[in-house]
Amino acid sequence: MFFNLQNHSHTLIDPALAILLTNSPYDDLQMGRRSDHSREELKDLIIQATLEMVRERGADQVTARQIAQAVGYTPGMLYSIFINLQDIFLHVNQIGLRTLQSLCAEALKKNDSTEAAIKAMGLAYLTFAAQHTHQFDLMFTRHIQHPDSKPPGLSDQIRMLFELVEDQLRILNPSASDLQVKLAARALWSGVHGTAALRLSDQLYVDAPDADREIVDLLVSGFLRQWQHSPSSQH
Amino acid sequence: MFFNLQNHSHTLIDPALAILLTNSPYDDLQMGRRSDHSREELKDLIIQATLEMVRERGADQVTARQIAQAVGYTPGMLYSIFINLQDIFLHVNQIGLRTLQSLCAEALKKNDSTEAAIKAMGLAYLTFAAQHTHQFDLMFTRHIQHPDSKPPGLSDQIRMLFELVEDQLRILNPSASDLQVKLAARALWSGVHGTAALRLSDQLYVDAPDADREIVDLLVSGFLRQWQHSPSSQH
DNA sequence: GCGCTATATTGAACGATGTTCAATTAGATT
DNA sequence: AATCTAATTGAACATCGTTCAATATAGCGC
Repeated sequence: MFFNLQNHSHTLIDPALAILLTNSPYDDLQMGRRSDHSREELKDLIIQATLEMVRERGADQVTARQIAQAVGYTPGMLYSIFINLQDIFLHVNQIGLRTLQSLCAEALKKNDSTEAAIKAMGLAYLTFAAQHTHQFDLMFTRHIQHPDSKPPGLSDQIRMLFELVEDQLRILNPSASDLQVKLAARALWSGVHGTAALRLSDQLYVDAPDADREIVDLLVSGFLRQWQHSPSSQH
Repeated sequence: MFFNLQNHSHTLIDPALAILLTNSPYDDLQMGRRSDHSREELKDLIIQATLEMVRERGADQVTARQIAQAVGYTPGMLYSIFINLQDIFLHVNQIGLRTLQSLCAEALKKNDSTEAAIKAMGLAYLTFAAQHTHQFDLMFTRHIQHPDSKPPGLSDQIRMLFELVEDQLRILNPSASDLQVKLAARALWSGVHGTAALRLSDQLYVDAPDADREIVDLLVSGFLRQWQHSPSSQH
Protein backbone atom coordinates (compact mmCIF):
# COMPACT_ATOMS: atom_id res chain seq x y z
CA MET A 1 0.00 0.00 0.00
CA PHE A 2 2.94 2.31 0.63
CA PHE A 3 5.95 2.90 -1.52
CA ASN A 4 9.00 0.72 -1.10
CA LEU A 5 12.49 1.98 -1.78
CA GLN A 6 15.11 -0.31 -0.43
CA ASN A 7 17.55 -0.02 -3.27
CA HIS A 8 20.06 2.52 -2.10
CA SER A 9 23.20 0.82 -3.30
CA HIS A 10 22.34 -0.73 -6.65
CA THR A 11 19.44 0.86 -8.45
CA LEU A 12 19.25 4.61 -8.47
CA ILE A 13 15.90 6.20 -7.86
CA ASP A 14 14.33 8.03 -10.74
CA PRO A 15 15.05 11.68 -9.91
CA ALA A 16 11.63 12.78 -11.05
CA LEU A 17 10.03 10.26 -8.74
CA ALA A 18 12.32 11.35 -5.97
CA ILE A 19 11.16 14.92 -6.35
CA LEU A 20 7.59 13.72 -6.34
CA LEU A 21 8.21 11.91 -3.11
CA THR A 22 10.08 14.59 -1.30
CA ASN A 23 8.72 17.63 -3.14
CA SER A 24 11.59 19.72 -1.83
CA PRO A 25 14.85 17.80 -2.12
CA TYR A 26 17.15 20.78 -1.71
CA ASP A 27 15.97 22.03 1.63
CA ASP A 28 18.48 22.90 4.25
CA LEU A 29 20.97 20.11 3.81
CA GLN A 30 24.03 20.60 5.92
CA MET A 31 25.98 17.40 5.97
CA GLY A 32 26.33 14.15 4.18
CA ARG A 33 22.91 12.75 3.50
CA ARG A 34 22.48 9.30 2.09
CA SER A 35 18.88 9.53 0.98
CA ASP A 36 16.86 12.28 -0.57
CA HIS A 37 14.78 12.95 2.51
CA SER A 38 15.46 15.63 5.02
CA ARG A 39 15.17 14.93 8.69
CA GLU A 40 11.75 16.47 8.93
CA GLU A 41 10.46 14.77 5.81
CA LEU A 42 11.59 11.45 7.13
CA LYS A 43 9.73 12.08 10.36
CA ASP A 44 6.53 12.81 8.45
CA LEU A 45 7.03 9.82 6.20
CA ILE A 46 7.33 7.51 9.18
CA ILE A 47 4.30 8.94 10.91
CA GLN A 48 2.19 8.76 7.78
CA ALA A 49 3.25 5.20 6.98
CA THR A 50 2.52 4.14 10.55
CA LEU A 51 -0.85 5.87 10.49
CA GLU A 52 -1.81 4.04 7.35
CA MET A 53 -0.81 0.68 8.73
CA VAL A 54 -2.56 1.32 12.03
CA ARG A 55 -5.74 2.17 10.17
CA GLU A 56 -5.53 -1.05 8.20
CA ARG A 57 -4.42 -3.64 10.73
CA GLY A 58 -4.47 -2.07 14.16
CA ALA A 59 -1.59 -0.89 16.29
CA ASP A 60 -0.48 -4.22 17.69
CA GLN A 61 -0.08 -5.62 14.19
CA VAL A 62 2.38 -2.90 13.28
CA THR A 63 6.02 -3.63 13.99
CA ALA A 64 9.11 -1.47 13.80
CA ARG A 65 10.46 -3.56 10.96
CA GLN A 66 7.29 -3.09 8.96
CA ILE A 67 7.38 0.66 9.39
CA ALA A 68 11.02 0.74 8.34
CA GLN A 69 10.29 -1.34 5.27
CA ALA A 70 7.34 0.84 4.34
CA VAL A 71 9.54 3.92 4.16
CA GLY A 72 12.45 2.03 2.63
CA TYR A 73 14.86 2.07 5.54
CA THR A 74 16.25 -0.12 8.25
CA PRO A 75 14.62 -0.45 11.67
CA GLY A 76 17.62 1.11 13.35
CA MET A 77 17.03 4.40 11.55
CA LEU A 78 13.73 4.94 13.34
CA TYR A 79 15.57 5.37 16.59
CA SER A 80 17.62 8.26 15.27
CA ILE A 81 14.40 10.24 14.89
CA PHE A 82 12.07 8.82 17.51
CA ILE A 83 12.79 7.63 21.01
CA ASN A 84 10.60 4.64 20.80
CA LEU A 85 8.03 2.76 18.84
CA GLN A 86 5.61 4.20 21.36
CA ASP A 87 6.94 7.61 20.52
CA ILE A 88 5.89 7.04 16.92
CA PHE A 89 2.46 5.92 18.02
CA LEU A 90 2.21 9.04 20.14
CA HIS A 91 2.77 11.18 17.08
CA VAL A 92 0.20 9.13 15.19
CA ASN A 93 -2.25 9.84 17.98
CA GLN A 94 -1.48 13.50 17.67
CA ILE A 95 -2.71 13.40 14.09
CA GLY A 96 -5.73 11.40 15.12
CA LEU A 97 -6.68 13.90 17.76
CA ARG A 98 -6.24 16.73 15.32
CA THR A 99 -8.64 15.24 12.79
CA LEU A 100 -11.09 14.19 15.48
CA GLN A 101 -11.09 17.69 16.86
CA SER A 102 -11.58 19.34 13.50
CA LEU A 103 -14.41 16.91 12.72
CA CYS A 104 -16.10 17.85 15.97
CA ALA A 105 -15.54 21.54 15.41
CA GLU A 106 -16.98 21.22 11.93
CA ALA A 107 -20.05 19.40 13.24
CA LEU A 108 -20.77 22.23 15.64
CA LYS A 109 -21.48 24.67 12.85
CA LYS A 110 -24.74 24.93 10.93
CA ASN A 111 -27.13 23.91 13.64
CA ASP A 112 -30.33 25.57 14.71
CA SER A 113 -29.98 25.15 18.42
CA THR A 114 -27.08 24.65 20.79
CA GLU A 115 -28.53 21.30 21.72
CA ALA A 116 -28.52 20.23 18.10
CA ALA A 117 -24.92 21.38 17.84
CA ILE A 118 -23.81 19.28 20.77
CA LYS A 119 -25.68 16.28 19.47
CA ALA A 120 -24.06 16.73 16.09
CA MET A 121 -20.68 16.82 17.76
CA GLY A 122 -21.48 13.66 19.66
CA LEU A 123 -22.49 11.91 16.47
CA ALA A 124 -19.28 13.08 14.80
CA TYR A 125 -17.37 11.55 17.68
CA LEU A 126 -19.21 8.26 17.31
CA THR A 127 -18.74 8.28 13.55
CA PHE A 128 -15.02 8.78 13.82
CA ALA A 129 -14.77 5.96 16.34
CA ALA A 130 -16.76 3.68 14.07
CA GLN A 131 -14.94 4.58 10.86
CA HIS A 132 -11.41 4.57 12.26
CA THR A 133 -11.79 1.81 14.76
CA HIS A 134 -8.15 0.93 15.11
CA GLN A 135 -7.03 4.51 15.28
CA PHE A 136 -9.58 5.36 17.95
CA ASP A 137 -8.54 2.26 19.82
CA LEU A 138 -4.91 3.36 19.78
CA MET A 139 -5.87 6.83 20.95
CA PHE A 140 -7.96 5.95 23.96
CA THR A 141 -8.51 2.34 24.88
CA ARG A 142 -4.90 1.31 24.52
CA HIS A 143 -2.95 2.46 27.51
CA ILE A 144 0.16 4.21 26.28
CA GLN A 145 2.66 4.94 28.97
CA HIS A 146 4.30 8.27 28.30
CA PRO A 147 8.04 8.21 27.69
CA ASP A 148 10.35 10.44 29.68
CA SER A 149 9.63 13.45 27.55
CA LYS A 150 6.04 14.56 27.60
CA PRO A 151 3.96 14.00 24.50
CA PRO A 152 4.21 17.12 22.35
CA GLY A 153 1.02 18.96 23.22
CA LEU A 154 -1.08 15.82 23.15
CA SER A 155 -2.89 16.57 26.37
CA ASP A 156 -3.49 20.11 25.20
CA GLN A 157 -5.43 18.76 22.28
CA ILE A 158 -7.71 16.73 24.50
CA ARG A 159 -8.22 19.82 26.56
CA MET A 160 -9.19 21.71 23.42
CA LEU A 161 -11.71 19.01 22.58
CA PHE A 162 -13.29 19.52 25.98
CA GLU A 163 -13.32 23.27 25.46
CA LEU A 164 -15.56 22.85 22.45
CA VAL A 165 -18.17 21.35 24.75
CA GLU A 166 -17.53 23.88 27.47
CA ASP A 167 -18.22 26.73 25.05
CA GLN A 168 -21.59 25.30 24.16
CA LEU A 169 -22.50 24.72 27.79
CA ARG A 170 -21.57 28.28 28.64
CA ILE A 171 -23.97 29.53 26.00
CA LEU A 172 -26.83 27.60 27.52
CA ASN A 173 -26.11 28.63 31.08
CA PRO A 174 -24.01 31.80 31.20
CA SER A 175 -24.29 32.17 34.94
CA ALA A 176 -22.53 28.88 35.67
CA SER A 177 -19.10 29.06 37.24
CA ASP A 178 -15.97 27.93 35.41
CA LEU A 179 -15.62 24.86 37.56
CA GLN A 180 -19.23 23.93 37.01
CA VAL A 181 -18.82 24.26 33.29
CA LYS A 182 -15.70 22.14 33.32
CA LEU A 183 -17.31 19.41 35.39
CA ALA A 184 -20.47 19.43 33.30
CA ALA A 185 -18.53 19.20 30.06
CA ARG A 186 -16.63 16.20 31.37
CA ALA A 187 -19.78 14.58 32.68
CA LEU A 188 -21.45 14.98 29.33
CA TRP A 189 -18.48 13.94 27.26
CA SER A 190 -17.66 11.00 29.47
CA GLY A 191 -21.02 9.69 28.39
CA VAL A 192 -20.29 10.17 24.72
CA HIS A 193 -16.80 8.77 25.01
CA GLY A 194 -18.00 5.87 27.15
CA THR A 195 -20.62 4.99 24.59
CA ALA A 196 -18.06 5.01 21.81
CA ALA A 197 -15.66 2.91 23.88
CA LEU A 198 -18.28 0.34 24.86
CA ARG A 199 -19.54 0.08 21.32
CA LEU A 200 -16.01 -0.38 20.07
CA SER A 201 -15.48 -3.38 22.29
CA ASP A 202 -18.96 -4.74 21.54
CA GLN A 203 -20.08 -4.35 25.10
CA LEU A 204 -23.27 -2.41 24.59
CA TYR A 205 -25.46 -5.48 24.21
CA VAL A 206 -28.48 -3.82 22.67
CA ASP A 207 -30.21 -5.20 19.62
CA ALA A 208 -30.87 -1.85 18.02
CA PRO A 209 -28.43 -1.24 15.15
CA ASP A 210 -27.93 2.46 15.87
CA ALA A 211 -27.96 1.95 19.60
CA ASP A 212 -24.96 4.20 20.15
CA ARG A 213 -26.59 7.10 18.34
CA GLU A 214 -29.79 6.72 20.28
CA ILE A 215 -27.90 6.54 23.52
CA VAL A 216 -26.00 9.74 22.81
CA ASP A 217 -29.23 11.44 21.83
CA LEU A 218 -30.82 10.37 25.08
CA LEU A 219 -27.75 11.33 27.03
CA VAL A 220 -27.37 14.82 25.63
CA SER A 221 -31.02 15.83 25.73
CA GLY A 222 -31.35 14.52 29.26
CA PHE A 223 -28.28 16.26 30.49
CA LEU A 224 -28.96 19.57 28.83
CA ARG A 225 -32.46 19.70 30.26
CA GLN A 226 -31.08 19.82 33.73
CA TRP A 227 -28.14 22.00 32.81
CA GLN A 228 -30.34 24.79 31.54
CA HIS A 229 -32.59 24.67 34.59
CA SER A 230 -29.92 24.37 37.23
CA PRO A 231 -29.18 27.52 39.24
CA SER A 232 -25.63 28.79 39.26
CA SER A 233 -25.48 28.37 43.00
CA GLN A 234 -25.85 24.62 42.81
CA HIS A 235 -23.42 22.92 45.17
CA MET B 1 5.51 -12.48 46.33
CA PHE B 2 4.10 -15.85 45.41
CA PHE B 3 5.30 -19.29 46.34
CA ASN B 4 7.97 -20.99 44.29
CA LEU B 5 8.12 -24.71 43.83
CA GLN B 6 10.42 -25.74 41.09
CA ASN B 7 12.03 -28.72 42.79
CA HIS B 8 10.05 -31.64 41.54
CA SER B 9 12.90 -34.06 41.05
CA HIS B 10 15.29 -33.52 43.94
CA THR B 11 13.70 -31.97 47.01
CA LEU B 12 10.33 -33.26 48.08
CA ILE B 13 7.71 -30.78 49.16
CA ASP B 14 6.69 -30.83 52.79
CA PRO B 15 3.40 -32.78 52.70
CA ALA B 16 1.77 -30.45 55.22
CA LEU B 17 2.60 -27.51 53.01
CA ALA B 18 1.36 -29.38 50.01
CA ILE B 19 -1.99 -29.91 51.68
CA LEU B 20 -2.10 -26.26 52.58
CA LEU B 21 -1.51 -25.33 49.01
CA THR B 22 -3.87 -27.76 47.39
CA ASN B 23 -6.31 -28.29 50.26
CA SER B 24 -7.63 -31.41 48.60
CA PRO B 25 -4.77 -33.45 47.18
CA TYR B 26 -6.70 -36.66 46.71
CA ASP B 27 -9.48 -35.44 44.51
CA ASP B 28 -10.43 -37.45 41.51
CA LEU B 29 -7.06 -38.49 40.18
CA GLN B 30 -7.37 -40.78 37.23
CA MET B 31 -3.99 -40.96 35.56
CA GLY B 32 -0.35 -40.40 36.15
CA ARG B 33 0.07 -37.03 37.83
CA ARG B 34 3.46 -35.56 38.39
CA SER B 35 2.59 -32.84 40.86
CA ASP B 36 0.18 -32.68 43.74
CA HIS B 37 -2.22 -30.40 41.95
CA SER B 38 -5.26 -31.51 40.10
CA ARG B 39 -6.12 -30.04 36.78
CA GLU B 40 -8.68 -27.70 38.26
CA GLU B 41 -6.42 -26.62 41.10
CA LEU B 42 -3.67 -25.81 38.67
CA LYS B 43 -6.06 -23.68 36.67
CA ASP B 44 -7.01 -21.72 39.75
CA LEU B 45 -3.41 -21.39 40.85
CA ILE B 46 -2.44 -19.90 37.52
CA ILE B 47 -5.33 -17.48 37.48
CA GLN B 48 -4.69 -16.38 41.04
CA ALA B 49 -0.97 -15.90 40.48
CA THR B 50 -1.64 -13.92 37.32
CA LEU B 51 -4.25 -11.81 39.07
CA GLU B 52 -1.79 -10.95 41.81
CA MET B 53 0.93 -9.98 39.37
CA VAL B 54 -1.47 -7.94 37.25
CA ARG B 55 -2.56 -6.05 40.34
CA GLU B 56 1.04 -5.29 41.24
CA ARG B 57 2.68 -4.47 37.93
CA GLY B 58 0.01 -4.27 35.27
CA ALA B 59 -0.83 -6.74 32.55
CA ASP B 60 1.89 -5.88 30.07
CA GLN B 61 4.55 -6.49 32.68
CA VAL B 62 3.36 -10.04 33.22
CA THR B 63 4.94 -12.69 31.02
CA ALA B 64 4.18 -16.36 30.52
CA ARG B 65 7.52 -17.31 32.03
CA GLN B 66 6.79 -15.26 35.14
CA ILE B 67 3.42 -16.91 35.62
CA ALA B 68 4.96 -20.33 35.19
CA GLN B 69 7.68 -19.55 37.69
CA ALA B 70 5.17 -18.20 40.19
CA VAL B 71 3.29 -21.50 40.25
CA GLY B 72 6.44 -23.57 40.03
CA TYR B 73 6.12 -24.97 36.55
CA THR B 74 7.45 -24.51 33.05
CA PRO B 75 5.90 -22.11 30.55
CA GLY B 76 4.91 -24.96 28.30
CA MET B 77 2.56 -26.33 30.93
CA LEU B 78 0.32 -23.28 30.73
CA TYR B 79 -0.67 -24.26 27.23
CA SER B 80 -1.99 -27.61 28.34
CA ILE B 81 -4.62 -25.80 30.39
CA PHE B 82 -5.15 -22.50 28.59
CA ILE B 83 -5.20 -21.73 24.90
CA ASN B 84 -3.26 -18.56 25.20
CA LEU B 85 -1.75 -16.01 27.48
CA GLN B 86 -4.76 -13.93 26.51
CA ASP B 87 -6.96 -16.79 27.59
CA ILE B 88 -5.42 -16.54 31.06
CA PHE B 89 -6.02 -12.81 31.12
CA LEU B 90 -9.62 -13.46 30.10
CA HIS B 91 -10.10 -15.65 33.12
CA VAL B 92 -8.47 -13.00 35.29
CA ASN B 93 -10.98 -10.53 33.92
CA GLN B 94 -13.76 -12.89 34.81
CA ILE B 95 -12.72 -12.68 38.44
CA GLY B 96 -12.41 -8.92 38.18
CA LEU B 97 -15.89 -8.57 36.78
CA ARG B 98 -17.26 -10.81 39.50
CA THR B 99 -15.84 -8.68 42.29
CA LEU B 100 -16.78 -5.46 40.55
CA GLN B 101 -20.31 -6.67 40.16
CA SER B 102 -20.62 -7.80 43.76
CA LEU B 103 -19.22 -4.46 44.91
CA CYS B 104 -21.83 -2.64 42.86
CA ALA B 105 -24.61 -4.92 44.05
CA GLU B 106 -23.54 -4.35 47.63
CA ALA B 107 -23.51 -0.59 47.15
CA LEU B 108 -27.10 -0.67 45.95
CA LYS B 109 -28.41 -1.84 49.31
CA LYS B 110 -29.05 0.39 52.29
CA ASN B 111 -30.00 3.56 50.52
CA ASP B 112 -32.93 5.84 51.15
CA SER B 113 -33.81 6.63 47.58
CA THR B 114 -33.29 4.93 44.29
CA GLU B 115 -31.23 7.90 43.17
CA ALA B 116 -28.95 7.49 46.17
CA ALA B 117 -28.62 3.82 45.33
CA ILE B 118 -27.52 4.50 41.78
CA LYS B 119 -25.07 7.13 42.93
CA ALA B 120 -23.65 4.73 45.48
CA MET B 121 -23.19 2.17 42.73
CA GLY B 122 -21.44 4.73 40.58
CA LEU B 123 -19.08 5.61 43.39
CA ALA B 124 -18.37 1.93 43.98
CA TYR B 125 -17.47 1.66 40.32
CA LEU B 126 -15.10 4.62 40.55
CA THR B 127 -13.58 3.30 43.74
CA PHE B 128 -12.83 -0.07 42.21
CA ALA B 129 -11.26 1.58 39.20
CA ALA B 130 -9.11 3.76 41.44
CA GLN B 131 -8.07 1.00 43.83
CA HIS B 132 -7.38 -1.69 41.25
CA THR B 133 -6.05 0.47 38.47
CA HIS B 134 -4.18 -2.19 36.56
CA GLN B 135 -6.96 -4.70 36.86
CA PHE B 136 -9.56 -2.23 35.64
CA ASP B 137 -7.24 -1.30 32.83
CA LEU B 138 -6.96 -4.93 31.76
CA MET B 139 -10.72 -5.34 31.93
CA PHE B 140 -11.78 -2.41 29.82
CA THR B 141 -9.20 -0.13 28.32
CA ARG B 142 -6.98 -2.88 27.04
CA HIS B 143 -8.43 -4.36 23.92
CA ILE B 144 -8.45 -8.11 24.26
CA GLN B 145 -9.30 -9.93 21.10
CA HIS B 146 -11.34 -12.98 21.90
CA PRO B 147 -9.82 -16.32 20.96
CA ASP B 148 -11.73 -18.80 18.88
CA SER B 149 -13.74 -20.07 21.79
CA LYS B 150 -15.92 -17.47 23.40
CA PRO B 151 -14.93 -16.18 26.81
CA PRO B 152 -16.69 -18.33 29.38
CA GLY B 153 -19.67 -16.17 30.27
CA LEU B 154 -17.68 -12.97 30.34
CA SER B 155 -20.17 -11.00 28.32
CA ASP B 156 -22.97 -12.34 30.48
CA GLN B 157 -21.34 -10.75 33.48
CA ILE B 158 -21.19 -7.35 31.83
CA ARG B 159 -24.81 -7.81 30.95
CA MET B 160 -25.59 -8.53 34.57
CA LEU B 161 -23.80 -5.36 35.58
CA PHE B 162 -26.05 -3.45 33.26
CA GLU B 163 -29.11 -5.20 34.62
CA LEU B 164 -28.39 -3.80 38.06
CA VAL B 165 -28.85 -0.33 36.61
CA GLU B 166 -31.82 -1.38 34.55
CA ASP B 167 -33.62 -2.62 37.64
CA GLN B 168 -33.22 0.72 39.35
CA LEU B 169 -34.38 2.61 36.30
CA ARG B 170 -37.44 0.43 36.04
CA ILE B 171 -38.38 1.31 39.62
CA LEU B 172 -38.26 5.01 38.83
CA ASN B 173 -40.21 4.76 35.62
CA PRO B 174 -42.29 1.58 35.49
CA SER B 175 -44.07 2.54 32.32
CA ALA B 176 -40.92 2.66 30.22
CA SER B 177 -40.47 0.00 27.58
CA ASP B 178 -37.76 -2.62 27.77
CA LEU B 179 -35.75 -1.06 24.99
CA GLN B 180 -35.98 2.35 26.61
CA VAL B 181 -34.75 0.96 29.89
CA LYS B 182 -31.88 -0.77 28.18
CA LEU B 183 -30.83 2.32 26.27
CA ALA B 184 -31.16 4.54 29.32
CA ALA B 185 -29.10 2.19 31.46
CA ARG B 186 -26.33 2.22 28.86
CA ALA B 187 -26.48 5.96 28.48
CA LEU B 188 -26.17 6.42 32.20
CA TRP B 189 -23.48 3.84 32.71
CA SER B 190 -21.49 4.95 29.73
CA GLY B 191 -21.11 8.20 31.62
CA VAL B 192 -19.91 6.48 34.75
CA HIS B 193 -17.61 4.17 32.86
CA GLY B 194 -16.30 6.99 30.70
CA THR B 195 -15.51 9.04 33.76
CA ALA B 196 -13.61 6.16 35.31
CA ALA B 197 -11.74 5.53 32.08
CA LEU B 198 -10.77 9.15 31.54
CA ARG B 199 -9.67 9.52 35.13
CA LEU B 200 -7.61 6.38 34.84
CA SER B 201 -5.63 7.79 31.95
CA ASP B 202 -5.39 11.21 33.59
CA GLN B 203 -7.43 12.84 30.90
CA LEU B 204 -10.02 14.61 33.01
CA TYR B 205 -7.98 17.79 33.42
CA VAL B 206 -9.87 19.27 36.31
CA ASP B 207 -8.16 20.65 39.37
CA ALA B 208 -10.70 19.34 41.85
CA PRO B 209 -9.31 16.28 43.66
CA ASP B 210 -12.61 14.38 43.72
CA ALA B 211 -13.57 15.53 40.26
CA ASP B 212 -14.68 12.07 39.18
CA ARG B 213 -17.05 11.75 42.11
CA GLU B 214 -18.57 15.14 41.46
CA ILE B 215 -18.96 14.35 37.80
CA VAL B 216 -20.80 11.13 38.50
CA ASP B 217 -23.01 12.92 40.99
CA LEU B 218 -23.84 15.54 38.41
CA LEU B 219 -24.36 12.95 35.72
CA VAL B 220 -26.70 10.72 37.69
CA SER B 221 -28.86 13.43 39.19
CA GLY B 222 -29.17 15.14 35.82
CA PHE B 223 -30.06 12.01 34.00
CA LEU B 224 -32.54 10.73 36.54
CA ARG B 225 -34.40 14.02 36.58
CA GLN B 226 -35.29 13.60 32.97
CA TRP B 227 -35.81 9.87 33.25
CA GLN B 228 -38.51 10.23 35.87
CA HIS B 229 -40.30 12.95 33.92
CA SER B 230 -40.07 11.41 30.48
CA PRO B 231 -43.24 9.85 29.14
CA SER B 232 -43.12 6.23 28.10
CA SER B 233 -44.12 7.19 24.60
CA GLN B 234 -40.96 9.18 23.98
CA HIS B 235 -39.58 8.97 20.43
C1' DG C 1 37.95 17.58 -9.43
C1' DC C 2 39.89 15.30 -4.94
C1' DG C 3 40.52 13.90 -0.57
C1' DC C 4 38.57 14.83 4.18
C1' DT C 5 35.40 14.86 7.51
C1' DA C 6 31.11 14.47 9.55
C1' DT C 7 27.03 11.91 9.94
C1' DA C 8 23.11 9.33 8.11
C1' DT C 9 22.25 4.64 7.73
C1' DT C 10 23.22 0.06 8.04
C1' DG C 11 23.25 -4.63 9.58
C1' DA C 12 24.21 -7.66 12.78
C1' DA C 13 23.62 -8.69 17.22
C1' DC C 14 21.22 -8.93 22.01
C1' DG C 15 17.84 -10.24 25.25
C1' DA C 16 13.17 -11.28 25.80
C1' DT C 17 8.79 -12.50 24.17
C1' DG C 18 4.76 -16.17 23.11
C1' DT C 19 4.26 -20.63 21.54
C1' DT C 20 5.13 -25.52 19.95
C1' DC C 21 6.28 -30.29 20.45
C1' DA C 22 9.09 -34.43 20.70
C1' DA C 23 11.14 -36.48 24.62
C1' DT C 24 10.88 -37.77 29.28
C1' DT C 25 9.18 -38.78 33.54
C1' DA C 26 6.29 -40.79 37.00
C1' DG C 27 1.82 -42.22 38.92
C1' DA C 28 -1.85 -45.64 37.90
C1' DT C 29 -3.14 -50.03 36.14
C1' DT C 30 -2.54 -54.74 35.35
C1' DA D 1 7.45 -55.59 38.54
C1' DA D 2 6.27 -54.34 34.05
C1' DT D 3 3.52 -51.51 31.31
C1' DC D 4 0.76 -47.89 30.00
C1' DT D 5 -0.68 -43.24 29.76
C1' DA D 6 -0.89 -38.65 30.54
C1' DA D 7 1.51 -34.70 32.79
C1' DT D 8 5.47 -31.97 32.38
C1' DT D 9 9.63 -30.72 30.66
C1' DG D 10 13.13 -28.29 28.08
C1' DA D 11 14.90 -26.94 24.15
C1' DA D 12 13.89 -24.87 20.10
C1' DC D 13 11.49 -21.46 16.82
C1' DA D 14 10.12 -17.19 14.96
C1' DT D 15 9.57 -12.61 16.05
C1' DC D 16 9.76 -8.68 18.76
C1' DG D 17 11.99 -3.84 20.26
C1' DT D 18 16.26 -1.89 20.70
C1' DT D 19 21.39 -0.89 20.56
C1' DC D 20 25.68 0.31 18.48
C1' DA D 21 30.06 -0.32 16.13
C1' DA D 22 30.92 -0.26 11.35
C1' DT D 23 30.15 1.70 6.94
C1' DA D 24 29.06 4.39 3.17
C1' DT D 25 28.02 8.73 1.36
C1' DA D 26 27.27 13.68 0.70
C1' DG D 27 29.06 18.18 1.08
C1' DC D 28 33.03 20.96 2.46
C1' DG D 29 37.58 23.13 1.76
C1' DC D 30 41.31 23.02 -1.31
